[in-house]
Amino acid sequence: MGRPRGFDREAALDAALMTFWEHGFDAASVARLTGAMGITPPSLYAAFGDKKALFREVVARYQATWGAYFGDALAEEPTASGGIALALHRAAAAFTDDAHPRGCLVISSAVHCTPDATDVADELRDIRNANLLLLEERLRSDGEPAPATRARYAGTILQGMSQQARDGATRAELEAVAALAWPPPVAPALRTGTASGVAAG
Amino acid sequence: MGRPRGFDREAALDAALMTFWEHGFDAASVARLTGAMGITPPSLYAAFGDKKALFREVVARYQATWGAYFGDALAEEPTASGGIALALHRAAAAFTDDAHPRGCLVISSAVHCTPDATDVADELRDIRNANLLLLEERLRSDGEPAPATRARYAGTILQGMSQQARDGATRAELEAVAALAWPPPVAPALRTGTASGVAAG
DNA sequence: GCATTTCCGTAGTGAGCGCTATAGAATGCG
DNA sequence: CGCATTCTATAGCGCTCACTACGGAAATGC
Repeated sequence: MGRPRGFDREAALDAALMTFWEHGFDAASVARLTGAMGITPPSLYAAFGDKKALFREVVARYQATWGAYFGDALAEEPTASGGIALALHRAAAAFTDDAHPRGCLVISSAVHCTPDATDVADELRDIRNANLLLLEERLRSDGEPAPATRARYAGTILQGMSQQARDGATRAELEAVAALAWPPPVAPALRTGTASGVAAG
Repeated sequence: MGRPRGFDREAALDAALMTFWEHGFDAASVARLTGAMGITPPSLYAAFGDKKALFREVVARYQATWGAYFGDALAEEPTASGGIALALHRAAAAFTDDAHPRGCLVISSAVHCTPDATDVADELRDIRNANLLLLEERLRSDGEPAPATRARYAGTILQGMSQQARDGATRAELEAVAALAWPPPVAPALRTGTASGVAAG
């Protein structure tokens, strides 16, 4: 009942996702967001609540779509170590995909923020640390040695690769880094979605 | 001639350094800076120019002081590989030192910024990429294989460790990551400033 | 047609941003 | 001393921030 919404909510959410991904939480002003979403501020606030709520919805959508490659890779491979190798390899491709901004939204979009937005930065940090714990448990259940250290090592690589991508590293360069950081136990040619002929050095 | 300055310029610069280090360029407002520096805005602008000029001076001071450990380690060790191992080990300690904010200022203080401050973010990225090139040349001159990939790999580790430190990782955890990432060719006990008994896992 | 409900564009809220005009205070020089 | 010079503090500049009051437009239910 009443006048229906005049824009596609999911499309607007995706536009907001790209804006937050590229500029981060603080630098993505409401004016920038509404410009990218093709709506006006009142429509944004009616549909999503406020800027923080929109960001939280964006993060959830990111985790369910663009950011799902890591968990998928872990689930596909029989061993945790192999899953991490595959995940880092896919991260190299994902972080440099021209279809969206570079790097990882969860890693880079809120490293610093203004005093009244510290909670969103804390939430992203909690997500990262929770993922670290999940990774550690997966390694431990596989009987791997030093699961906590190896989980944190994988997280370190991933976060470093994200910033490297933002600094201009190419997909091939990141794939070489991933291969050096976590050598795969199986032949790379057997992987899915692999770019052949990784240049090293 | 004239009234002398009523505050210590270097002390104020150090206070600004800590503020930028902790909050990043954007979130470190002039009000926050002047509060930490113990001066008023006109004094800041008379002594340092504007916010960007102050930040550039802070970055230079950081590189000459807190951020000098990496180049120092490279210069101390006879081989590039050994120097990187030592540098990463020292980074683990530096990034978690309670005497200052966590992580690396050059890495974390300007990953995102508002539209009229993109130049300072670009400058920091240029510094990072220049350091990467220096590292690559050092590896190449030492006859190491795949110097570009190994240099980028070291940079990836360093950037990842910086964010890990900001996410709450302890010094021991980061040292374990560093040891896993770049195993030292010499016994760790021979190093300087090393914490004994690194816990792995 | 009509009343009702919801959405949308204009315009503007108070607050904080980087930055500065202005006036007073503190020094060195004669 | 008076004077010139430089620093400091108050106060406020124009601007953008996240956010919203308001009136008109567009849809539904009767």
